[in-house]
Amino acid sequence: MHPTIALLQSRSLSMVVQQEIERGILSGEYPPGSKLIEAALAEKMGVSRGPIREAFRMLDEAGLVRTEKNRGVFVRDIPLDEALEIFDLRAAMDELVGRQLATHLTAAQRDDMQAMVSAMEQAVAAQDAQHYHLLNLQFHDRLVEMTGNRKLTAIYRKLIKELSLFRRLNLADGWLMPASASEHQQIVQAIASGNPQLAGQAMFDHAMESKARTEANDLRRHAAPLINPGTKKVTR
Amino acid sequence: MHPTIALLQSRSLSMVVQQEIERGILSGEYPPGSKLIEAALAEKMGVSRGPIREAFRMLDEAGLVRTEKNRGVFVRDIPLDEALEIFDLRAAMDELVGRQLATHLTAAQRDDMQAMVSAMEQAVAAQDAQHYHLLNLQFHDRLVEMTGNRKLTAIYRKLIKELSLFRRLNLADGWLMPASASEHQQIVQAIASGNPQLAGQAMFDHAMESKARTEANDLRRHAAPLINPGTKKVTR
DNA sequence: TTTTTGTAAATTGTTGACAATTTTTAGAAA
DNA sequence: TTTCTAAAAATTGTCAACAATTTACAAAAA
Repeated sequence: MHPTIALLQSRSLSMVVQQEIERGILSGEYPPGSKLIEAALAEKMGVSRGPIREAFRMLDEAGLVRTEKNRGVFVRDIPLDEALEIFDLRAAMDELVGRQLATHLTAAQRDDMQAMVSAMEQAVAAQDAQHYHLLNLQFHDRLVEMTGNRKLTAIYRKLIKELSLFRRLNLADGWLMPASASEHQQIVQAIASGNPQLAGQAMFDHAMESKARTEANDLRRHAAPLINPGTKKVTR
Repeated sequence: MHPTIALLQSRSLSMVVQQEIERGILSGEYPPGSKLIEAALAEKMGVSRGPIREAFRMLDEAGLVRTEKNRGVFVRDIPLDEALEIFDLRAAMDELVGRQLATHLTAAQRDDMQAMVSAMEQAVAAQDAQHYHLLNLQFHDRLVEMTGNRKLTAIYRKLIKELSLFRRLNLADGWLMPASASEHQQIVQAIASGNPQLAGQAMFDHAMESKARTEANDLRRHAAPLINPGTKKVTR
């Protein structure tokens, strides 16, 4: 069957719209806090408001937007404390990933992991922070996927999406790329060793390091404007 | 302000409808696999199909129903392997709960926990399996809530709802109630001891025991019909 | 009998219109 | 000027109608 036909048969308008709005949110086209107007999106995508509203309900349930009755739908902006909560949860999930992979890893999977780590090391050597960031996301996503636990994978991806809503703010100013590079090699070795406790610990520690880096980065970002004590804070 | 008025001001029709359908699903009124018909629900609830469809999108994203284009919306039925996956994930989350409570527990929280365990022991003594089941759910829900991690709490509750879609099948035939009773006292002691590693382990083990019980129960349930080898399996 | 085909009914997908609410704008009053 | 007020505009909430698709059913063909 032709792929386009299959697509139109399986995806309804609201699902296509949902994906498109989600893409816009994650790409930064609709930044956190901004309002999403039904009529404008409907016209832009060439559909009526019904599918747009259905897509809104999906995005709300996924945590990417928040809905205020009679006032509209806004791209969520994740406060620091919630981001830190998500990091704690992600660390626990990553620990589970490490344990499970340590007990069930195939040779092909180990080679996959090693190849991704090598690619990241090359990105570090090339000073390509953008590419490194992409490879890093891919590395952790693949590890979760390798466990074969679909629910774990689905929720993990949701958390990453929500975190990206927070991280966007942090990404602009200079990024400390190679800090986590060596940890990845350590993770692969711990998993390959077949020791669940060790592998889980390595994954957990790595996630918590990421949390600490994010928090430090955020505090630094908020402290900077105070150099000029006369500025007033904008509340949205 | 009258509570009903406040409710109508904050919740739109689609949210009320979503809650009502969810209640029907979790109560077993709409059993797993059954079809939810837009027009029927719309008439029953006295609204048009729009809000019903929006509610469907929320329930789909929450994992309580599945949508097939042009064919309708069905109450999800969770297969055993997915339920087991959820148990693994829940165990990791419970371990996190145990660790965090062990390091941050207040005296009031400890008393709360102890009171709930006592209530469960009374239910066991009274042979009230129904009540015990309720208290057990409440106990674990409260523990997660006590961590103060909102994202963890939200996802935990989603998983419990999905699991109840599976457990419903298991609930009918006789239930081994007091099996997990003594473990709860152990959990409270481990948390109160202030040792994160110990508390996490206790929570993790308890969750995995629950997984094992569920799996054994399910295998038993499926093995039973084979006493009569002539019967044909019904595929929905 | 079993399978196939065609038609009617039921159901979902989508749209446009109207009602209710909020936001904006312009003018009056302080 | 600033603040309050009221009309206008913009936006969301809800509904009913229509189109597209699937399902149910009965008759015809194998």
